[in-house]
Amino acid sequence: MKILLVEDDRRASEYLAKGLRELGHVVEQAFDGESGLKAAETGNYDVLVLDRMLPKLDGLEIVKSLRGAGSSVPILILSALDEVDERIQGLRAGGDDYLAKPYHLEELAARLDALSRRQGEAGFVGKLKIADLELDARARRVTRAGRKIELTAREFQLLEFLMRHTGQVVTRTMILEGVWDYHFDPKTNVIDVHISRLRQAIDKGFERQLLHTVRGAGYTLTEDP
Amino acid sequence: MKILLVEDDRRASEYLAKGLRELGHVVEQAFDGESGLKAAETGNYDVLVLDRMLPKLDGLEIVKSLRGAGSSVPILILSALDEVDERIQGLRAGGDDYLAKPYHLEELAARLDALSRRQGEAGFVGKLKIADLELDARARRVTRAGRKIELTAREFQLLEFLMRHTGQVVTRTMILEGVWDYHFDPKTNVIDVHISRLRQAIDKGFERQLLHTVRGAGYTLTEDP
DNA sequence: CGGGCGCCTTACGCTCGCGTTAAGAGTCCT
DNA sequence: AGGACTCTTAACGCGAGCGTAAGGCGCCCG
Repeated sequence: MKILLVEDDRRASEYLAKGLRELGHVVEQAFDGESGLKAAETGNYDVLVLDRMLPKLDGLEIVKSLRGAGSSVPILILSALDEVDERIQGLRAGGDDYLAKPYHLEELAARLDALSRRQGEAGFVGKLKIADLELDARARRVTRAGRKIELTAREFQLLEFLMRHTGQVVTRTMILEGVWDYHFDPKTNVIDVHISRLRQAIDKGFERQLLHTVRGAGYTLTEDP
Repeated sequence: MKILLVEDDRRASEYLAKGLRELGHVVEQAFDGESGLKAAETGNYDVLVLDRMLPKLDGLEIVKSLRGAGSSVPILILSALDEVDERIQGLRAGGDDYLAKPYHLEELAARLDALSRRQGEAGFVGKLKIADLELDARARRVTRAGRKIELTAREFQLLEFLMRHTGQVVTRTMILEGVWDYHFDPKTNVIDVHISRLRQAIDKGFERQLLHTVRGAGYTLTEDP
């Protein structure tokens, strides 16, 4: 899941970002309201996490601005206060959920999952399946035809990304952004290499190949030949 | 965790109750507002789940009545509507959280855990088991294959935390929060050291290893190799 | 039919994450 | 107050895994 985190407290931000990355998410950070809003408008995130109090532009202002512009991206607001009025303000402004500090990362993660799911189709699903290939995000477990497959962290991220786009063609640029969080061309063949490794892991020795190359475009995960 | 579920739709109630029981909770049911309020006043529940619209006595009325009487039991309100105003009314009345139908059982359970955790110690299961490793939280006792294992306080906490997340991958950040109650990165390898010691204690000398490292992510306790 | 471009694979070096050991700091018990 | 036990920090070594590069194959187009 691609998350934008807007939090001015550097330490808190780093800590959260690290925790969310450990859980397999791609996290981008902004440290004040202005750049946060800008990022939210341009990058396409699955969910936003906003601190309530921010320099330059308050968290609630960001929400209002985005909602005013017609964005429906799920937003979770963080705050030091757990007052009912605070929560109400957050909701009124257009936030989808509200979490008071101090909270546990586990709870934050659960709420983010829930929020993205609520949006409908593109939401977070813990278990993914295509043909006889299954992936369990929480357990970080992949099996094919019931047999366990060992994957490295990158391979896992890559496969998860592909599975979340089953049937579509996924371009290299999409992969770079969604898996590596690169916003430039690395001018190397990183992706090819990892795709190759992933193929060895999930398709080798099976009749039906799932990971296909779309020449000139990218890759796709599908059961049709 | 002992839960009171007040929901007039019989089918929905049974479904929820079953789901929550499968998750190890004790669930009692009421099917209208009056009996719900009565039950809430007398039985001592860890958390209440109230439907918004109820015959005889509305969900919000129950909340107000309980809060008026000084009760601080966590309350989650269910509703068919996801309007901001609805949520706000729920919060104003004294509800702690609000969930719109349709929701996933997973999300409901997560919120209940979060609510009860906020209150303090609850949702407590005393005995945990994985393969031939057993832990009794109350007795602070751990055995493997029937033989007693001596653990220090930290080691015990750590193991308990891992066992409460059996099958999932537990990240370092989660461990720091759940075991050390640190909400920052200590920049040392405390966790590694304690994991190492815990391994010596529970896995050394056994064929089947239970505590596994998930590189780049964290650790997991599982019986599969 | 030949050349070029795009993709696949293999190989290799380097980084950094992890495990272990050991020593110092802190705490509790007697 | 002293000693034993536990927790934490630090140092070090190993190896997995990541990314770069390079060679080869095949597809597409001229």
